[in-house]
Order: sequence, then C-alpha cells, then structure tokens
Amino acid sequence: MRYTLEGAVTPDLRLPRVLHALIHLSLRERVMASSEIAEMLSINAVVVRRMLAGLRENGLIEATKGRRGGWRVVRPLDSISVAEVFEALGRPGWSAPSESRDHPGCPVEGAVNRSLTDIESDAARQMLARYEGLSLGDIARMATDGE
Amino acid sequence: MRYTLEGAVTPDLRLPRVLHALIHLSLRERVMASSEIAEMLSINAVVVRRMLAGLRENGLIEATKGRRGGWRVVRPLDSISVAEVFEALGRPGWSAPSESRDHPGCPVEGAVNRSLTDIESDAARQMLARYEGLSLGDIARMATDGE
DNA sequence: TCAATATGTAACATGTGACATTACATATAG
DNA sequence: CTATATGTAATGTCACATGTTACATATTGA
Repeated sequence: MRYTLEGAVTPDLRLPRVLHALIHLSLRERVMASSEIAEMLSINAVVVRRMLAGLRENGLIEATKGRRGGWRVVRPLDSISVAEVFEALGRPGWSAPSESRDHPGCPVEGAVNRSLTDIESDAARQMLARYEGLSLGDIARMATDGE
Repeated sequence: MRYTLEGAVTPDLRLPRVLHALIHLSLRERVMASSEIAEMLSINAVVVRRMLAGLRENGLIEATKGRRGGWRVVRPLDSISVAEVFEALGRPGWSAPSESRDHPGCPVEGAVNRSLTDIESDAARQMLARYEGLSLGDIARMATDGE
C-alpha cells in the first residue's frame, strides 16, 4: 500500500456526504430520489447520482428508475464499513505519495523519497485501518446516543 | 491540531524538492544560485526562489544578491527536522479536515464529521511526529550509507 | 563608475479535479 | 401515453502548484 491522503483544491466532500446520505437512506427505510438527497445535502442532483454510481457498482445500494424510483441501501448499516464506502468511491482524496523524479539516480533524492513515502504510507495505512474498524451503524448510533 | 493531508491537483512536490535541494546545498558548502538549483531539480528558477522564500523568512537559509550571490544553509543538517521545513513551506498539501456543512444541526452529519475528523487528525498527528523525529542529517546519511 | 549577475516579485498562462449546470437518452409506474 | 427517475455526456467555474516573462533592486569586480 503506497498512498498519501490528498484532496482536490475544492475540498473533497464525497466521503462525508455519501456517509451522511447512506445513513439517512437506511434509517428511513424507503427509497429516496436523487433530488431529495441533493436537497438534503444542498448539492446538485447530478452530483448525487455521480457519487452514488460507484456504490451501485459495488453492490452497496440499488437504484430504481421511473416513477416511485430512487435509491435504496441493500445491506444493513452494521455490515458496511467506512472503508468499503471509501473504496467504492475510488479512494477520494488519495493519490500517489509525493515523490519527486527530478534527478533519477541521485541518492539524495532517493533517500528523501523513501523517507517521505514511508511516513506517508504509514499514515495512510493507519487511516485505512481505522476506516475498516468503523461501520455506518457505529456512526448512526453516535448520532442517536448522547452525541 | 486539525489537519488532513491534502494536495493540489498538480502533485505538490515542494517538500521533497526542498529537502533534496537543502541537503545538496549544505553538503557542497558553497552558495548555489537559484538557476543552479533549478537545473538540479529540473524546474524553473522562479519556482525555486518562491519555494525557498519561506525557508529564508524562517531563518533556515540565507540569500545573497548580486554577483557571486546565491543560497546558503545557515544551520547544520542535523539540527533541521523535516517538520521544520514542512512548517516553513506552509504545510504544503495540508488543509482542514473534510467536514461537510450541508445540513448544520443534523446529528447524522455531525457524527460523520466527528468520526472522519478524529481519524484524519490522528493520522496527521502521527505524520507530523514522524517529521519531527527525522532530521535532514538522517536523510543525508541514508543517501551516503548502504542506501 | 558601470556592466554583469543574483535575488525578489508581480502578472499572466496552464493543467487538473471536484463540483455546478444543462441537455437529453432510457426506463418505468399508473 | 405521460410524468417521473436514473444515466451520462458536455461545458463552465474555481482554486492552486507550477511555468514563464518582465522588471526592480542589490552587489560584485574590473
């Protein structure tokens, strides 16, 4: 695993937004149209469909077209980890570690790259482990219980 | 401390590049012009001056104008941590954690934000601690010794 | 003194990715 | 059939690292 946590210039809010939407969607136990979710998140409905496309391809949610159509969470929240959502979204905000390739073969550049990559990879690994240990059910209970 | 590791769309290579340049600069024990450093890093001389400006303001390096001018590392490499360079560069690639503010007051959004922020902050804290424990001298020795 | 050489910066261009928006194709309930 | 949803392409906006040009300022050395 060799990843750094990065993000676009425009703050990448896909992960928090999708988690937020999935939990509401599951708790309500009825389908919600993209437009409803969009209103809830104060964003555009097309952006919602774009974000949820990855989750649909990974079997986390299903979409029904036509009248009375909308989105439905397929599995129980306790069985869905943040890591799974993160992966289904395509690891938003992550990119290759910051290695410069300005002077290939230079031992100094190599040592710098190895040092920084080690540190970034360890941090990324730690974050992913935490994502794996946290389920959407956990978050839903956090919201319900005394904060 | 509340930071996420982020980066621009264009890979942010300021940290590895500056570390690379500082180590060479110190080992050579003579001033180097921006143009020389730029050639070494395969980038533009103006970009070099822009990167090094923060280090100059933080007293890590000094610049001399005019003929025979150039850049000089003020302190020994062993006394300079990666963290110090990182800070002098303005924490390149870091930004506030990814919290959505789409529906203030929503307990679900709040729980999501707290969960993600905790995880991101911990990862950032760990990375900074590693930066603090690593000196430019350490990296220079890595480059010299058996890799 | 004066020309060559450096830094110090402003100004503008470029490339990229998240997000916004419009338009339209496709599918489905009633 | 028609209203309603998803699916998706095309285009625009914005922010930021980097590239590039231009010029002001400072300093060395003959």
